Amino acid sequence: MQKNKFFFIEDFLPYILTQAAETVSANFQAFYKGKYGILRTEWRVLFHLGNFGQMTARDIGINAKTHKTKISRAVFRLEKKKYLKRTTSEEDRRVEFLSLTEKGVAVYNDLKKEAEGFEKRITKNFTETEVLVLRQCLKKLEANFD
Amino acid sequence: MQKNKFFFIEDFLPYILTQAAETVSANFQAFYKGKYGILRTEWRVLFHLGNFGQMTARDIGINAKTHKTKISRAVFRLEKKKYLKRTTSEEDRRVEFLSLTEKGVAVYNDLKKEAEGFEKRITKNFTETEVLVLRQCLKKLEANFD
DNA sequence: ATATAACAGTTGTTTTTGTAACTAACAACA
DNA sequence: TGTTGTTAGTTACAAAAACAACTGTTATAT
Repeated sequence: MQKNKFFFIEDFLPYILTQAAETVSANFQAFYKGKYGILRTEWRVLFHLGNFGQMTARDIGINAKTHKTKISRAVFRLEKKKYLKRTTSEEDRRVEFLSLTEKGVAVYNDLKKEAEGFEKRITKNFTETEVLVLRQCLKKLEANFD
Repeated sequence: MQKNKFFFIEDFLPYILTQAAETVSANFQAFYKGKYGILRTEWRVLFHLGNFGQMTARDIGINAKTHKTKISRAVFRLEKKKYLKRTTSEEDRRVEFLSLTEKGVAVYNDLKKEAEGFEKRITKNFTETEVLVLRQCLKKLEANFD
């Protein structure tokens, strides 16, 4: 393999960003998928409800920048597993409030603990500054598209 | 939405990493998908061949950490679009060398130019140090899984 | 030699996504 | 009222991904 001086795919930021994200999230996913049969969008919904408490599908979608179709299906699957329950709003009968069941909270707490450990493990060889700058940069990248 | 002090999803590195990567790559993808009907894995194959010249599917898969099934199908689609051609190896008839056609090179050159512009745009408000540290951290994260 | 394992790449099947069209409920305004 | 537009969430269908099983070829070992 010969390297092109003027453009090298492995120096292209969107590429290394995507590669890193895929590697990290594949490894993290393997864990929660294996243990609870939870998929990526389900994880997001679960963690939003665990973090923020009761929320609507719409608000999870906005906050997680995830299309409503995906949220809808993730909610359906989480409900089937009895991790989540719905309550129809009194004021607006289109709206459903979502919240975790006791079982869901237990799963959330377990996954939360794992998440903390996972994060520590993958940044083991990072300086504090590096972690800080990395976070800032990622949020800035994201914000550049708002 | 009330914030949990002890674990906040938006401070969880794998989450913000994945979010940033999805946002960035969705925007970049929209561009090459719209213009050439190319998907993510096809883009990777195209850029590997454009960068490194002739390669086998196997080596692209290893370098891009992408499963051989995905590579195989991406190669098929790129071939159908006449962006890529195959040559069976003389020494080992299982092996196929892949390379871009003239048409493929033209597409690659166009997308390469766009990629450079895209990278500049998304890091417009970054200091040089930030870009450097970001790159280093992403590569380090990735390397932590080797 | 020949049986067995390993490998490059493809194909089939199920699951998940992307996109758009849909239902039901509300809002606004003539 | 009633017509039109908007919104929350679901469903349908085509495209793509995940995963395992497959074909054909080469390497290894007895």
